[in-house]
Amino acid sequence: MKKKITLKDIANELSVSISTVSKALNDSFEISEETKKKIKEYAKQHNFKPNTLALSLQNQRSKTLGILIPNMLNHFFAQVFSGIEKVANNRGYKIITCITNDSYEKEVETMDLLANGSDIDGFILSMSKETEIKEQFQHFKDNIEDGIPIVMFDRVAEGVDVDKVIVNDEEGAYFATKHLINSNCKHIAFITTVAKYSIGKLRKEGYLRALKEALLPIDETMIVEVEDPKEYDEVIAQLFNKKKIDGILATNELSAITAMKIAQKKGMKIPKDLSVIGFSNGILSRHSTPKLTTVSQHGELMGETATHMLIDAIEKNNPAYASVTKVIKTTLVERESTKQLVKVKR
Amino acid sequence: MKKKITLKDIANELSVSISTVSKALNDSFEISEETKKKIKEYAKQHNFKPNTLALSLQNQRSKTLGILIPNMLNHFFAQVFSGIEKVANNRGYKIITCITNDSYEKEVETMDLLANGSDIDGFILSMSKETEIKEQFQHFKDNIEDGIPIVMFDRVAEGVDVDKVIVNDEEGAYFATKHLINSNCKHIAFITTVAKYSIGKLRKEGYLRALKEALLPIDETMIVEVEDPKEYDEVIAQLFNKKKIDGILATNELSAITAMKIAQKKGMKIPKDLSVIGFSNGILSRHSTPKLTTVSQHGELMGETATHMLIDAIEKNNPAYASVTKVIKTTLVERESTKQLVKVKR
DNA sequence: TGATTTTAGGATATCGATTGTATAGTTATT
DNA sequence: AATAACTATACAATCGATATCCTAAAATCA
Repeated sequence: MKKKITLKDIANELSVSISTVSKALNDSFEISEETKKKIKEYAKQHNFKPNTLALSLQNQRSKTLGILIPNMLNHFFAQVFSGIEKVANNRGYKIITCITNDSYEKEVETMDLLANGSDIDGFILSMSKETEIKEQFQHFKDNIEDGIPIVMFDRVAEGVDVDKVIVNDEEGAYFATKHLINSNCKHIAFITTVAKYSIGKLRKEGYLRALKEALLPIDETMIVEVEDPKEYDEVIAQLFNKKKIDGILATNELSAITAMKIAQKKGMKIPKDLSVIGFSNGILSRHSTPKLTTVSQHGELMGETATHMLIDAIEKNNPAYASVTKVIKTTLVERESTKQLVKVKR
Repeated sequence: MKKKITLKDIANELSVSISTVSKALNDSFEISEETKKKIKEYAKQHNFKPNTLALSLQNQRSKTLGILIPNMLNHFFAQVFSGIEKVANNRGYKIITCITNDSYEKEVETMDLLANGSDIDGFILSMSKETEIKEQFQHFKDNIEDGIPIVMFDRVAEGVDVDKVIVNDEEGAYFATKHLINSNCKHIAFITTVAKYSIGKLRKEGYLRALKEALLPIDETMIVEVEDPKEYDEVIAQLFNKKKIDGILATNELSAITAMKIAQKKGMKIPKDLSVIGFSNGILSRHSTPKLTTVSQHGELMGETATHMLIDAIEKNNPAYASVTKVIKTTLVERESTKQLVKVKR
C-alpha cells in the first residue's frame, strides 16, 4: 500500500520547510528558481496532489455541488442529471447526489447533512412531491439565509427567492393543444397528474386557453387526473367509454401511450381517428407504435442551465444578487401520433 | 447571512476551552455532568453540527463513495445507481458521481481526481466501453495499490483483483434460448452488441450452448452484431430478408423491440410466428406492443449488493482481504412476446 | 567598513475538529 | 498538617494545506 505523499514528506526529503514547498509549488517569487525547480520535479516524480479536504477546509469552499433529485428512474430527471454532471465537470466541480424518492423528510435531512460544513458550495434541486404538497419550504429558506445558494429546476417552490429554471409549461400545453385543434380535433381530452400544483396546473391552464381561444366547449369530464401508473389503464379506459374523443394531451409519456393502446384496441387508427400528444420527450415516446408526438422539455439543457447559474452565483459570491428565473422553451417534437400539417406560424 | 457555529464559538461563549466542548459533546467521562449538560444544551439550541471536512481530515475518512457510471440515460445504469444511492444513504455514506460517457480518459481523470486526498473512501464503477476495448487497467491497479477499495459491477475488468458484482450472463442467455426452443422455435437469431468483450461474449456462449444442447444447427449468419442504435433498423431488416426466423434473442431492449416492429410490419404475429426475448428489463420492455419478455438483470439489486460490499471492505479495512465476485442471477420475465408454456424445471 | 536593503527561506497561525498530556483545585490519607 | 490521589478542565499536537510575518545571509551603498 503506497502512501499518499504530502507537503511534509517533500519538505523532509529535500530538507526544506513545508512553507517553502508550498510556495515553490505555487510558483511564488519568494523562492529561487533553482529551489522551485528541484521541488517541482520531486513533486511531479512522486505524483504529489494537494489534499482536497485540507484545501477545502482552508478555503471554506469545496468545489462540490449538492444535487437533489426525486427519482433517477424517470428519464426526464436522468436527462437533467446528465446536463448537470456535464457542466459541473467542465467547470471543475464535483457533485454529491441524493435521490429523495419524493420524500419531504429525506429532502430536509439531506440538505441538513450536506449544508452542514463547507461540504458543498450550493444546491441544485427539484422539489419532492411531498414538499410541494405540504408547501413547507423552511429548509430552503434556512439554507438561503445561511448563504448557501440554491437553484431549483422544474418543480420549483413559489415564494422562495432563489434562482430557478423552469419550462414554459402553460405555453407548451397551449401550443400542443392548438396543434391538435389545427389538425381538426374537436373533442380533446386532457390527462394529467395532480393538477393542483405548479406544473400540472400550468399545463391545464395552457390547455384551457387554447380551447377557449378556438371557441371550443370546455368539458370538465374530459379532464382526468391520474396518480398511480397502475390505475392508468382503468381510468383512461373509462374516459374512452364515456366520451367521444379525437384528441388527447397527456402530461406524461406513459399515460399518453396507455391511451394510444386502449384506443388501438378499440379499433381506432392513430392519427386518423385520434391524435395524441404527450409531455416529456423520453425513450418511450421514441419507440412506441406509433411514435408519440411530444412536448420536449429539453432536460439536459435545463440541467446545464441550472448548473451554470449555480456556479456563477457561487463564484460571484454576491449576497445582494437578485434571483433570476430562466424559462427553457419547450419544443413540439412531431412524430407519428399526430397528423402532419402545414407549419403553423407561432 | 447566519454563520456556521463552531466548537470555538461555543467555547468562547461559555468561557471554556475548545477541548472541553469537544469532549462534552462526545460525552467524555472527563467532563462533569453539569458542564456537559450546559454545553450540550447550548449546542442544540444553536444547531451545532461538526464540520465534516475537518472531521474527514482528522479521521482520514470521508464517508463518501465515488461512483463511475458510463451513462445515466441507460435505464439499467439508472437502476443500479438507485440501488447504490439507497444503500449508501442507509449506511451513512454520501456519493460523488461521475458519468464517464464511456470515455477511458474521463474515467482515468476522475479516478485520479477523487482518489487524490481522502476525498472518497472507495469506488463503485462499471468500466467505460473504451477502457474495455483498450484493456488498459492500470488506473484500477494504481488505486488498489494505494489502498482504495474498488467494486466493479456489470462491465468488469478481467485480471484486476477487486470485488465484483456481475450477472450470470452466459446462463441467462442459455435459459432464454432454451425457453425459445421449448416454445418450438427452430430458427433462432441472436442480435448482439459487440460480442468480443465480456458481457456480449458470455451471452453469445449461452446462446450457442443452448442450441448445441438441443442439437439445433448453428448458423453464423443468424448472429448479427449491432453497434449504433441508428443502424438497428437496417441491419435487423436485412436479417429478416435473408433468413427464416421464428425466434430472437437480443442483448438489449431496443434491438429486440426494433425486431418486433419490423416483423410486425412484415405481417408476422408475435408470439405466434415469432418469439422474442430481450435483455435488461427496462421501461421499453414493459410498454412495448406486445410487451417484451426479457432477461432481468436486477439492476437495483446489483447496485445494492455492490454498495454493501464496498462499505464492508472500507469498514473492515483489512488489506489482506481476498476479493470476491458475486453473481446476481438473472430472471426471465415472461410477457407477451413469447408463448406461454408449462413451467420448465431449471 | 559599517549601515541598509534584498533575497531566500523559515516559523507560525489558521481552517475545525479530536485526543493525549499537563495542571490547577479539591478531597482523601496517614 | 503535609502529601497523595483524584477531578475537572486547559493546553498542545495533529490532520494537510495556505498565508502572513520574521529573520538570517548576501548584496549594495555611503
